[in-house]
Amino acid sequence: MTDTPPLPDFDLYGFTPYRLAVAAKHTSEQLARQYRDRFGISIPEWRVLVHLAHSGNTSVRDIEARVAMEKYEVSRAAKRLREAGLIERKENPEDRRLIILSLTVEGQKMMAELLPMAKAHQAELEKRLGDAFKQLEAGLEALLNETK
Amino acid sequence: MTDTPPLPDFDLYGFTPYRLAVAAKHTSEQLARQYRDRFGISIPEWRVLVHLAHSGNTSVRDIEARVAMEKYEVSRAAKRLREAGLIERKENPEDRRLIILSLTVEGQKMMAELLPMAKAHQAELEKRLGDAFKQLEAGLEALLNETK
DNA sequence: ACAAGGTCATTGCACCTGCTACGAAATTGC
DNA sequence: GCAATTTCGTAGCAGGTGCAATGACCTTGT
Repeated sequence: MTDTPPLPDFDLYGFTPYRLAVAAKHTSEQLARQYRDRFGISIPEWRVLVHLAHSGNTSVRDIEARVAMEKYEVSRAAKRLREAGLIERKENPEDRRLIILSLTVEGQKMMAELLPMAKAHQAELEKRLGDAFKQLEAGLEALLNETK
Repeated sequence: MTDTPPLPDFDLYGFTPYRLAVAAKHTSEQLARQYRDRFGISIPEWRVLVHLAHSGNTSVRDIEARVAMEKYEVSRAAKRLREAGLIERKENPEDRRLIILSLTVEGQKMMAELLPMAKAHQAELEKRLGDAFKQLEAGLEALLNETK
């Protein structure tokens, strides 16, 4: 004899934040494992590297603002990457609070291998999803532009 | 005189796994903070609770299979929830490897408050995004059904 | 009936994260 | 010119996470 107060009916599978989290995990998992096994790189580190490959020298603050990471995440990812010899830092002489991060030659070599993997992954995703990909992107576009 | 080997051009903002991760974080952040501040509940814990509210008594294994969590995540979330008095466990007499998790009365009360918050959040998201929401969901549907 | 193998849940370990506080440097306001 | 405030990056701490190993239990095959 259990008295069950009537709970609202709520299905996790229909909850958009949950669906997005699963989709994010699902799409990044396979590739993330590749960089991890092959290069020993985590996702935060990868984001920093991609930003540096794309935008050249930048500060922690700059990356933070443009790569959806917190300041301390960038700082720690950068530390690990420095220890691995993939990036280097110098002081900015115009504002000595800022640091300038950039890829080392070794980092550039690694990115030359890594970026094509990411491009291939993206291309495969687009191909597999077909029209649904366009819809997904339209939806994401609206969502990402929204509260910003 | 810097010699820069030509790296492939790759923009993180156009990378679907990244976009999904940002979107997931963005849509869950506000609500997650609410449960955290108000009830002291993390996202893994919330998922377990929602599953129990929806599906009644279940085992760790069952949750694992249906809620996109690893077994150890469920186990640890359940441990914390038990310590907080929100769920309880008994042995399954038919198979003593399995445990049966269920909400306590206190857990049910909390969910009676928490679930409407989630429903409201979902409704607001749908409203804010309008047509883009439908597109997003169509895309997610294809993606989530895909490799499964 | 019992050994071999499989399933279920938990835990130890090392690492990662989130938060907050901090020191150094620049900017603002008087 | 100099205190008060703000900005930038880092680090301590507590707690969370991922992985592999473990122990308890069930199932299968002989």
